[in-house]
Amino acid sequence: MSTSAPVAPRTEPDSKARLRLWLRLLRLTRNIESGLRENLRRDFSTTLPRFDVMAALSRHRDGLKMSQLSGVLRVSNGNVTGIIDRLVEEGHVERRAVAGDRRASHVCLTEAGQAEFARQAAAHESWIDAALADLAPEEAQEMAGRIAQLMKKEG
Amino acid sequence: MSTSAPVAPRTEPDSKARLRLWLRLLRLTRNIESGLRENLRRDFSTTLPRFDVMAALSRHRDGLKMSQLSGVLRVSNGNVTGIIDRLVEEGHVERRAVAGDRRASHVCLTEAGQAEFARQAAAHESWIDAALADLAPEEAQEMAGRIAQLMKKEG
DNA sequence: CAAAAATATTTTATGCTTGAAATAAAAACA
DNA sequence: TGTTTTTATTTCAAGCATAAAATATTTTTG
Repeated sequence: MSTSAPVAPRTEPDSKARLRLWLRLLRLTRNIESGLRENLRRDFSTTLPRFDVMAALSRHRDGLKMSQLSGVLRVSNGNVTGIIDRLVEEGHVERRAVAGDRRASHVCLTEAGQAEFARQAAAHESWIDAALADLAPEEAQEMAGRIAQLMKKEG
Repeated sequence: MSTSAPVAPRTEPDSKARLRLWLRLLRLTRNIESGLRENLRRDFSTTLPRFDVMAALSRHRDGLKMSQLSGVLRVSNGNVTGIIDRLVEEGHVERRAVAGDRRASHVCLTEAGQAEFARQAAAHESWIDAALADLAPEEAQEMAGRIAQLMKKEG
């Protein structure tokens, strides 16, 4: 049937531009992440997942339930269990019973954990600042806004 | 790096803007990645790391040495070994001897692997297109360009 | 040429991650 | 009330990821 000639020179589909952006986004975040892992290991003998958990807990001083924590971090339940186990061993985190619900527990930073995290967070912020130094603050703010807008639509 | 005199009294606000951008970037890519993982599993019984490896190999039809592959993907050597082992078991990839060097081998997609990857890549492109649908192609292109520029400076 | 250094890859130990199944406690309900 | 359903968490099996050590081969060098 329709073997008619292509009239206009083929333009690139929109999906290609989005795909290219995705690949760059992925590469950028992976590069930065691998730098962070290395720095965390070298300077604090810790890992990015443990740092992420402590960061979440530091924003919730009264503690979080395991399920809330995995929700905030967008990772699986079983995953958080293992990380918390190790943080408890290190003395950075403690599990507290929840009154009236023997299934759940609140997970909180200990005093030592808070102090340790404060040090880590300061270093982390400066590493990120260095990694994105070529971005003017206004530009960073603008991009952050655009991304937030994007994510609002999805979930 | 820059050991010149501290010009501004305080760069705190700048680092905060960059930090916020970083956190959003991380959240965006993790959200999209977790969608991709789910889709790859559901529709192709495969994983993101395996898809990434096949994508790299499809861009290098003559094959890559293991060390080149881990270099391209920015992951450790040992990591790639395991993923290639599984892809070989599945019949999607084969190892070929390198003439004149018995240490190395070239890793290539098989015929079956090429065909399978073509299907996966088409689906992948449409998933990304959907995930970033709110971004106009021009905007996507602009962001991609900005990110490429950023990464050029670092490495 | 033989010893030493460099290169390519695999193995090992440990930890992160997932989805699914298991356990246990609380809430709903018949 | 006793039974079902839902909720909170852990356990499990498999795969992914790293750094470091091991193995094997090639290249350099004395």
